[in-house]
Amino acid sequence: MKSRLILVDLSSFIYRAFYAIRMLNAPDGTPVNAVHGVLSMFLKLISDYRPTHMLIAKDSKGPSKRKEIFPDYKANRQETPADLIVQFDIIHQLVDKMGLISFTKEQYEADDVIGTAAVKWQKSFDEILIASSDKDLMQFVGDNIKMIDTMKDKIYSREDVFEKMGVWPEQMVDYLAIIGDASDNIPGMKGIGPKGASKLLHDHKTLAGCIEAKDTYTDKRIKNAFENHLQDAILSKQLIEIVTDLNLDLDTKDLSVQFNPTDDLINFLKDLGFKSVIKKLADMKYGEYQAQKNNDSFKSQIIIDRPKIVFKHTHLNSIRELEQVLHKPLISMIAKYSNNVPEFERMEAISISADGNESFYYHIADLDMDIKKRIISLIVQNPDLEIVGYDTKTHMVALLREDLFFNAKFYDVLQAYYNLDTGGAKNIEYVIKMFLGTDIVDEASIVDYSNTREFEAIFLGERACSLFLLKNTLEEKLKEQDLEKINHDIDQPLIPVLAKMEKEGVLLNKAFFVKLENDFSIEAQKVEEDINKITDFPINLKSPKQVAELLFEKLNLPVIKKTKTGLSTDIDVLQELHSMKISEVPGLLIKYRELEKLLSTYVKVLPEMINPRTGRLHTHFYQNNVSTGRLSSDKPNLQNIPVRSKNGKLIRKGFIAKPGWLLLSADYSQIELRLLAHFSKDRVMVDAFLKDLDIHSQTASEVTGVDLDKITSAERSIAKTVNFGLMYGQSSFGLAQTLGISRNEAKDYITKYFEKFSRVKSFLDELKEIATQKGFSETLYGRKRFIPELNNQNRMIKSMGERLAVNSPIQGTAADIIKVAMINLDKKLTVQNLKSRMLLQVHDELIFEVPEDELELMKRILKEEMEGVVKLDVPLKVDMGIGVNWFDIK
DNA sequence: ACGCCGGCGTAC
DNA sequence: GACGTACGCCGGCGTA
Repeated sequence: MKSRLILVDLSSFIYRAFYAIRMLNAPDGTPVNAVHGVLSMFLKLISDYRPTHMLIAKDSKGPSKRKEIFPDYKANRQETPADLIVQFDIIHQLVDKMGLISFTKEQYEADDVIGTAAVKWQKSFDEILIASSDKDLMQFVGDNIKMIDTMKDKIYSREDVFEKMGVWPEQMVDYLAIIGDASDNIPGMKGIGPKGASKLLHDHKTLAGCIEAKDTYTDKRIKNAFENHLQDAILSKQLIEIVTDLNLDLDTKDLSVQFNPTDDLINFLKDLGFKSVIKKLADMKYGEYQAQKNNDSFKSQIIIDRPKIVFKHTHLNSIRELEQVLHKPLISMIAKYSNNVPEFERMEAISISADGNESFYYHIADLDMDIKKRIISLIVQNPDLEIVGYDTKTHMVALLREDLFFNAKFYDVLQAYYNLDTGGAKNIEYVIKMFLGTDIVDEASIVDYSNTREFEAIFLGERACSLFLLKNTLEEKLKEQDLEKINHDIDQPLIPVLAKMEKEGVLLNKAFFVKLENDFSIEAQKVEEDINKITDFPINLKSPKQVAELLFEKLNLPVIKKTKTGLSTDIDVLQELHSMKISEVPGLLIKYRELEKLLSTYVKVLPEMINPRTGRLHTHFYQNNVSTGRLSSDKPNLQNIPVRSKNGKLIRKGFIAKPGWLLLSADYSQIELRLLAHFSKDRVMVDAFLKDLDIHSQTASEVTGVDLDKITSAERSIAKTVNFGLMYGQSSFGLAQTLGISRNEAKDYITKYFEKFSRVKSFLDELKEIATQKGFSETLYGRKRFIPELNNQNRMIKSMGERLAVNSPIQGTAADIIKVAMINLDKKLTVQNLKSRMLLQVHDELIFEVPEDELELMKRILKEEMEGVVKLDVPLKVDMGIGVNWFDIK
């Protein structure tokens, strides 16, 4: 058994509890919300982190040493609320009655006690956890010392500290000395914030190093800070430094934890009115007892009574027991990861059901890695087994990262539910409630005090059982609505394809991003200075509010349009103001906005998101977020990497293929317009695509009556705007807006357009009509989107519904088509045992990483598979490009 | 200190 | 009011 000491900062617990929890009163009216909160946090600590030893550190009551050095120390603290003051003593009693050891040192604070204990006993324990919200204590984090945030259920290792704070634990004191601490009234260096401080410490390691380098600073604010506020930093550092050599007068033996609710404690809690906690404590005793009693008997069962369904929960304790459960052809499974981070190492427990009535809980957190792998492989690698799960893709990715392939058949309930209602809520509790009518224990209770293993077995077990039952229920509903094909043939099979793409990731050229950041920053700074020269007072150019003040109050430029809350400063406004040539500022702002956008959204952040383990950037693809059936991507979103502006497109140079490989991109040319042609069967449009003409030029020629070869690029551009606007249900007003023409001109154009493309008009009208009748729109493959807006009385909402009815089938069908292509391509790569990998999908484009010797083959396969997905009245056309990076793809 | 919302901007 | 589908950054503000 590993020894684990938890050091608790009691003041930190008390304040957090007081502010986090709504007011509660004991039967006699005494406020007890903080008492309840602190108790919950203790119980959670004990049950979740299983400490062998604990020490509760308290602040001393009298004035601290720090106050002697700096009279203003904590001077800005608001007076402690009276409702809290009365709880202090009760909490101290609670600590004693729980049998926990507390410690106070005259003139010192809890931090110092914790610091001393951590240093003194670092070698005496396998692990030390510091439970506090005080960032100062992060300085002690190291190999076997970690911080825990009980509210967020998060453990901070060295790396986590760096990730959160931007500095390493050993730099924490210097960091805080520079930025100060508003809550303790520690001044820090005026003019330097968290960003500046972490950069300085990154460059110069320590505060002393920063001071030594102070003559080299170019940034005005930093230079100024080091000239005028250096003393503040030195004073701050004195206040922040934690004393680590107090005489503790304690023996580690005294700190051992054997938490067992005594009658004395129970009575004490009764007086406070904590009925539910008492019940939980009793359960906790019962759970421990059951777990002990049934350690290897395979038959610990707690039956809990809930509406409609009675679930039974059984503990598994060996692989042999697991194997017995796996004899069935169909099971459901749910897994829990620590802190809900889906990484295999963090997989703590699983629960399985093979009949929807009984679940089998297996706690695997403490097992050796290879045993854990054996257990999971036994389940997910059995091709004869079908596993019903929720968010299967996430688990697949976690497993793939350990080279564990999910060879079992699967059925994802989340996906099935999404196909029933593409706009619906997505949490499992809701789905269960809606389709089974069952209330299950919710997430909130598990982060509460009752987090014992027994509780977890119930928590997961209910979900496992429900999932099992949901498969049938959802299948019935899907069948009723003719949705089983889209679910079964497209969306379910796409899940492992997306998992592989996520696992694969994409390679970035880090050095390129560093250079680009430098270039863009210098440029942005120049522009900012130019603006400052004109305005001669500094404003925050990133604040639309301040920009509006500058433009419309200080510079008195004309207001172009308004937003809900004020005056708009968006790109249209700036361009309009710029074209008036009254002031240089709007033009400069346009430049500044572009550069800042690129820096803050892409250039600065993408390299930071590279996974250190794989050296690549792994996005997440979602198949359940978009009501039309499209995919979405986040953390980072790789579906909106700039391509339109010159500067923006440069970012694509940073996305590269690994040495000896190439990026191969294949995109559907004009897929949505082709679908419009196919659906509407409009002769003119269909012919244009059959002849593979430039559709926008052709449109312009038809509408204006000018010969195709005489169409100017301006005319083509107008036609292009109209073509696109059409598919979004754009009105003449909107078209006028985007084209910057009068509403009548826009109206004229649309009228002529529909004269030429008459079937398009009747098709679009038909879409609205049918959707209004049915209440939903439908794609070529039968994917549905419910559009309740269509029957809304409000004219505005109704027309919104009509636009959705026009857009969803087109956008959705395009999404269906590329999904089918992805599934078929993935199959082909596997069957032909190719090394090429699918990396990204950007709605109408697929990007592969391809070794040179597979290039020609891959090009053939891509074209064939993508164009061959479906036979329409117009051909699907795929354009391809190759490059060593995403920019060069031509 | 943190979360939410509005404004803005990127993609298809 | 007026163009569909997303995600993400920043500032500002309210709440804790």
